Amino acid sequence: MSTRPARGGQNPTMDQVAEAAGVSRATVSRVINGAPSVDAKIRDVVQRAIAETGYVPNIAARTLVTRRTNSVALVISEHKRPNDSSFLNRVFTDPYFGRVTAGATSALRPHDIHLVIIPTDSSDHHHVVRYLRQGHVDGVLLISSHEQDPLPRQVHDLGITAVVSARPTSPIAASYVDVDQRLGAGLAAEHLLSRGCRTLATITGPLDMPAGQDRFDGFRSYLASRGFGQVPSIEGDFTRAGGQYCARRLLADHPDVDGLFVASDLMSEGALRAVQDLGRRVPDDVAVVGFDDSSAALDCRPLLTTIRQPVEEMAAEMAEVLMAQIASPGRLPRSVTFQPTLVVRDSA
Amino acid sequence: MSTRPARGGQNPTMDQVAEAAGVSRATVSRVINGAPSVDAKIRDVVQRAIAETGYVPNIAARTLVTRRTNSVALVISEHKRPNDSSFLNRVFTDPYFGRVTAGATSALRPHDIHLVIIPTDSSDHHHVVRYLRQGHVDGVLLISSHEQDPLPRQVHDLGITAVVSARPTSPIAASYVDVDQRLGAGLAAEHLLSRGCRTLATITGPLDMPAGQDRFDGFRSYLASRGFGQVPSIEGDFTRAGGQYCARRLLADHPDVDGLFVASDLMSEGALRAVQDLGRRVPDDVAVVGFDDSSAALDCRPLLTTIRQPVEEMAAEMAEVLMAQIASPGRLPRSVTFQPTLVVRDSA
DNA sequence: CTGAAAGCGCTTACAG
DNA sequence: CTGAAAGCGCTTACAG
Repeated sequence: MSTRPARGGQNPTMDQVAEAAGVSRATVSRVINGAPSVDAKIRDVVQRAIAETGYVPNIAARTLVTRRTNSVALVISEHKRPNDSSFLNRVFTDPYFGRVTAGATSALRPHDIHLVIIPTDSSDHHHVVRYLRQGHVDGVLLISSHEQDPLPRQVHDLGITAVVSARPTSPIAASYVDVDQRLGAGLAAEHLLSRGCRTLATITGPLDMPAGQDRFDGFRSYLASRGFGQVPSIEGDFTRAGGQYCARRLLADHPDVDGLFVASDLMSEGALRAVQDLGRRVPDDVAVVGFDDSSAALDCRPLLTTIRQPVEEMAAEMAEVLMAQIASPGRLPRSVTFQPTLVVRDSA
Repeated sequence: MSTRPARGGQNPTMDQVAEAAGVSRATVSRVINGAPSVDAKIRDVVQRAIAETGYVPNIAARTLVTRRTNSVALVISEHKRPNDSSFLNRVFTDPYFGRVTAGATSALRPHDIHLVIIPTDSSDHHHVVRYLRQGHVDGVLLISSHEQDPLPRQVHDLGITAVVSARPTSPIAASYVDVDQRLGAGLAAEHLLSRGCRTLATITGPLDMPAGQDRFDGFRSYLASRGFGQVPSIEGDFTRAGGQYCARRLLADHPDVDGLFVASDLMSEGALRAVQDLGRRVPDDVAVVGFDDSSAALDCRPLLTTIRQPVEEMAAEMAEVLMAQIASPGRLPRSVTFQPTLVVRDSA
C-alpha cells in the first residue's frame, strides 16, 4: 500500500492529481463531484490518479466557492444550575442526548453530512454564536430545554438556518420538532387510574422548562377532567438523585399515594429506589409510570412502565427538516409533532 | 441595535468593511488579527465599521490561506458490543466523557480554539478519518479505550496531528496522556487490607481494554507482593447494570469476600446495590473501593471510597500537548502520566 | 504605518 | 465531453 499522503502535513493538490492523470483540474473536479458528463475512461484514469496520490479535497477551498460545508452542528444548550459541578456532567449522564445524537446521525449519514456536537451553557453562548456565524456549518440542530434560553432567538435573529427541539418559548418563526407532552402525561394518568390507583401524585420536571410544565399540566388536566381535585406534586430536576429525594419527601407527606407519575425515566430510577427503601412494593403498593422510555427504563427494577418519546425519530426528523431548509433557503418554517405512546412493563 | 447582518444568509465581506471605514482590505485584516502596527485612530474607525456592518470573518477563506482552522476534534472512539442498542448510549451515560469534555474545553477556551466532539464506533471510522483528512480541524484529541481499535494507528500513519488518551496498544510514536492504572489498583488493595479485610476480590473492567487489564494486574500484583494467592474475580463491562450482576455472582460463588475492588465507579453503584440486596452491610460486612471518582461516586449509598483519576486535568493536558504540537509540527511526541489518589469516603 | 497585488485550492459558467 | 479563466474571501510578503 504505497499511499503516501499527508507526509509533513502536505496533502496533494488537485493540480497534482490533474497532472498525474494528464487532464485539466476542472476534469478532476468533475469526477470528484460525480458530474455525469465525464468520459468513462477518463474517469477511471482520474480515479486511479486520486488513489495513487492519496488526494483528499481541501474542504476550506471547496467551501469558499460552494458556500457549503456539509456539516451541521448539534448544539446542546443547557443551563448551569446552582450546585451543579458541571453542566457537562448532566449532558453526558442523561441518555436523552445519546438518543438525539443517534437519531440525527442516522438521518445525516446517507447524505454524507457530518454532525458536530457542541454542548454549551449560558456562559458560553457567545462562543457558540460566533462559531455558527463564521460559517463552520450549514445549519444547526438546536436542543434547547430551558424557558429562558436566549439561544433560539439569537440564532433566529442572525438568520442562521436552524431547527429547534421544541416549540420556542419566545414567539419566533422557527422550525421545530416536538412531542405532545400533555398527551403523554394524560396517557400516564389514564393508565394509573385504569389499574385501580385511587390517590395519584406526580414528581414533575423543572418547572422552568416547558417539558416540565407541559407534563405537569397534562397530568393535572386529565385528572381534573375526571373529577379529581388538587394533586400532590413535587418539583424534580430530571436527575436520578433528585427523583429519589422527591419520592421520599412526597411519600412522607402523602403516605396514601398509590399511583405516581414521574416526569422522566432517570428520576423514576431514583423514585423506585426510594419507594422500595420505604418498604412499599411496586406496583402493588405504589404504581409508578415514567416518561421517556430511554435506556434508564430498563435499568429500573421492576422494569419501568413509561411513556415513550420517540427521541431518535424526532432527531432524525429535525435533521430532515434542516437539510430541506438548507437546500431551499426560502422554505417556510414548519413544525412536526410526534405522539407519545404508553409502554407497559412491570412498575404499573 | 441596528446590527443587520446575515440577512438572507449574506454576511458582509471584508471589502465592505474596508469601504465603510475608508481604508484598504489589508488594514481591516490587520485590525481583526490584532497586528500591532495599526494606527490607533484607524483601528477605532475600523472597529466601528466592523460593529456597524456586523462583520464576521469567513472562516473558509481564512483557513485557505492560514492553513489553520482554530478547531480541534475530540474523537470518542468506542467499540460496538453485542447486545448494545447503541454505543452512543454508553457514551452519553458515562460521566467520564463529560469530564474529558470539560477538561479539554477549559484548556482550549483561552486560546479561542473550538472543540468539535465526534463520537464514533468501528463501523464509522472511515467517515471520521475522512473528516480529519479534509482539514476541518488542526488536530485531534483521540479517546480510544479498546485494545483492538485501529484508529490511533490510522491517525498516526496519515500524519494527522493527534494526542491519544492512553498508551497506544500498537507500537506507534504518538503523544499520549495516561494515569498510572496499576498504581491506582494497588492503592485500592492496600486500603482494603489496611482496614482489616481478609478476603479480597475484584470486579474488573473489560479485559480487552488496557484500562481493564492494568487495573486487574495492579490489584493482583500488589496482593501477590503481600503473599496472597489467587484472587476471586469476575469480568465486568464498566456499566452500572454490569456491576450489579457481577457482584451478585461473585458473592454467590465466594460468600466470604469482605473486601471488593470494583474497577469503575459506575460498576460500583450497581455492586453496592447488589451487596445490600443480599443483606450485607457496607462497609462492615463488605468494604467496596471504586475507581474514577466521577459523579457516580457521589450517587452511591454509602458514599463511595474510590481511586481518583484526574480526568479533567488529564484532558486539559492532552489539549496543551496538542496545541504545542500544532504550533511546532516538528516537536517530538511525548507522554505524560498522572498519579491517581485514594479518596476515602464511607464504603471502605 | 498602509496599500496593491499575489495567491491559498477549489468550482463553475463559458467556449469550443 | 473538456479546458482556460474567473472568482470565492481572506492573509501576507513586498513596496513605499
